[in-house]
Amino acid sequence: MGRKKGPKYDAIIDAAVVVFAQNGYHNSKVSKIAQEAGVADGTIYLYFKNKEDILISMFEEKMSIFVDRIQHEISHVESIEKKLEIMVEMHFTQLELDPDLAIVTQLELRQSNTNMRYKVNEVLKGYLGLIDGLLEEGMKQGLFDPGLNIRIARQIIFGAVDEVATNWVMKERKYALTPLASDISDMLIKGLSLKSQPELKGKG
Amino acid sequence: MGRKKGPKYDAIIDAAVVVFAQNGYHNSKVSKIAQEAGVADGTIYLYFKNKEDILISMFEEKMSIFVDRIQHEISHVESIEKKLEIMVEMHFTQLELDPDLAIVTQLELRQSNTNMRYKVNEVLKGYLGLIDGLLEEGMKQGLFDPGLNIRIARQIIFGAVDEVATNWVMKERKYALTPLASDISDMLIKGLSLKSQPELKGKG
Amino acid sequence: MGRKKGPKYDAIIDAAVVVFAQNGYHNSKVSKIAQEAGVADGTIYLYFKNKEDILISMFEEKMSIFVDRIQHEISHVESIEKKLEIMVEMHFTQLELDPDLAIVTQLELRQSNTNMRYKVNEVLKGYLGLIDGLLEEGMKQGLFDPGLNIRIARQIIFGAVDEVATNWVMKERKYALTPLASDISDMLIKGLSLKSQPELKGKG
Amino acid sequence: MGRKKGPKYDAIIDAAVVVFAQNGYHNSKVSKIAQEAGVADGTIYLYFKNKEDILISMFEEKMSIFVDRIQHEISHVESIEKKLEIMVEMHFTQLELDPDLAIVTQLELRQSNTNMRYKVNEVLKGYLGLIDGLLEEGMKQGLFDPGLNIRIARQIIFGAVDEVATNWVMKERKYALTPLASDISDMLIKGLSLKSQPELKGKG
DNA sequence: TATGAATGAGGGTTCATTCAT
DNA sequence: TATGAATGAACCCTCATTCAT
Repeated sequence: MGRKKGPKYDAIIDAAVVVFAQNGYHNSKVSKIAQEAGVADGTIYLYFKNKEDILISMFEEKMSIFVDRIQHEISHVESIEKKLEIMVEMHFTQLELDPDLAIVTQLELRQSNTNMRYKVNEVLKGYLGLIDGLLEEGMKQGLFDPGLNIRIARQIIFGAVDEVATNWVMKERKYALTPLASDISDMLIKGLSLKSQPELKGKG
Repeated sequence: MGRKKGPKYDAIIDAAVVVFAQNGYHNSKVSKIAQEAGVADGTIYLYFKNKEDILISMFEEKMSIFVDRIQHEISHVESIEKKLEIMVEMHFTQLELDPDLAIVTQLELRQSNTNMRYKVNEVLKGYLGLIDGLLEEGMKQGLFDPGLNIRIARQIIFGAVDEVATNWVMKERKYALTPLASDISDMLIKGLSLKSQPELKGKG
Repeated sequence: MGRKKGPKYDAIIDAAVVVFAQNGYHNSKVSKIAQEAGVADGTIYLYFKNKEDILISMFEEKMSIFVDRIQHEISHVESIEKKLEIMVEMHFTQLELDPDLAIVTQLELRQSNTNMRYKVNEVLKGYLGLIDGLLEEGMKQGLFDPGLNIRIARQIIFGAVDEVATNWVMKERKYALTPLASDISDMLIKGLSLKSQPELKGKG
Repeated sequence: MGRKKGPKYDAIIDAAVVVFAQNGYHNSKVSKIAQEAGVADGTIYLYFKNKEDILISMFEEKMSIFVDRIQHEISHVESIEKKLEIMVEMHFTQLELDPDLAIVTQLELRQSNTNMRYKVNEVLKGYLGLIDGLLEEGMKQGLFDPGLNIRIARQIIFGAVDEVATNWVMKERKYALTPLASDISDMLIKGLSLKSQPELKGKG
């Protein structure tokens, strides 16, 4: 972490996660983030262009770790099915381990203006690339339908996983999220597959 | 439409769709909506509690039509697979027919504060109820996996469809959305199904 | 009452007393007065020029009764001392009998703009004329200091009585006001009197 | 002055006196005060909670000086009569020396809402305490009636002086105010005194 | 780098008043 | 007279950002 420099950069990012999660993006004052980070208001602007940039940067920082971890975990795995399952599992686990980040990612991040949505997508590319890799490999292996529209399939996978995560946050994380992963990846695999796979079940 | 009263209510709603789509929720001034609707600023507040209420009400108005239309269309259809396909198709078609509404629904609506997200979900219940109905019927008919977690399945369906729609809006509607419906519903059906369905493919 | 016309005029005046007393002048909406009076908002403007005019008219209406009653009571009395005592007593009694009017008179009336203060003084002239009459008569009778500056003396009397009344209202009318009248009028009479003051320096 | 901090605090207070005097409280825009003080609008809110707080703070600042000066002057004086005379004189002189403050004190301050009236009274306590001190001392010395109700007597004194001052402001300060002080204090002393009043019928 | 006092643009909302009916 | 829906001017305050130190 800390692509740019100094411990203050990280402190501000971490403070922003907490403050955004607590108050939402629009209700979070920059001065509150500064306070939480233990720096002066003006210092924020030595590290970030503006308030939006804090959100973007935070997302970039956290997302790159997020993606790196997933990539690392699935790199050891052979089967496509298992790779997808672990991907979803890791996605959920990481959200469960950082509730503040989960709130920001699933809810607050979408409160920024439309223009920012595009930047968020930019950041998401690393993650979406992972999915694309899975799909291509699956098609090559003859596991998935050769006629698969990768872009659409990727959107379906991401949309499904993201929606489940969002609902979990909106239900105030009252239930465990990670255990849902295998069911979801099973359904997705089935949906993408060429034919019948009798017994996909189980996180086994 | 016009649950409340008068042509001005509708005029304001319609103006809001246009203005929100153009500028985003946070950048839309109430006075601009008034201007677009051809009423005085103060008139807005005879029909709506505040700016947020315009957004919510707009969503309620439009969403109830949206759901009613889908419900009407699928009521004539027997097969579950076809029902889902038509649901997705209608979902997409309606967004394509009202690009401003599509922008607001897929992007701007999510910019409101967290608290509003909950209200949006309230409004979505009608739509989600349709999905649940489909799922229950499908399970009863032995088409879907009897172990299906309906809540999760519903989230996957909605998440997938919603994400595809959002991507289409963010790509500035450069391609046709409706034709994607059958592929998507096919995948979803396959994912939800109990076992092998040799030839699920499409309207083709 | 009802110098102008119709029962609605009176209804509006009476409603205004209640509403102004409850919320203060600036926090009282014209529509609330209309509601309380059982008329439409627009009807108010058939009887009153504007919101301020309601306050002024109310004060005129009520004040003329106020002054008439005092005048009537003191007309039967011979002694100047007694006249002043009864004047103060009546002043207090009438406020005690109409707590809403007391609040409006002592507090809310002063919340209007400066320009209105002048109009209020116009209305007060009837009352101040009574005081002047007392003073002139007292001087003629040799009771009061012949060097008395009537204007100042009148201000002292009115100021004293008014301040006691205002304090009583601000103390939320927790004590009886009328019993204070005789002490006050005694002091005032003493202060105005010719009699011995061993060594009153000053302009002598 | 400047209980809080910086020259801007004082500048804003002084600007407020001028602006409130010119336009009245309700017609004074905060931005006008900022302009007059030579600061940005937002700066006001670094020093004051809101518009009302400016008025209150202004009154507190000015009133404490006001009271301190009177206290200082009368501390050198022996006789009660003289003390009261000087108190009234100082009261008037200070108003004459700061006409803008006089307008605000006598007229605009009373335009605020009822709730604020209570705060104003809080601020006035210093001044009223001076009067109480005088009264107690006068009673101890046997100069004033031992049966004096101090609270009422204080209200009479303050009410009389205040009313004379208010009239002077409303008459646009066309005449000299200070010269009236000795007559007024004479009357008040006489009114409060023990001495003979042949036949003052009490409430008894 | 770091500070934090100062800036000033920006807009949702109220409500007295009007006027077509 | 009476209505009450419609008007639209008016303004306090917030807070992201700057900049002198």
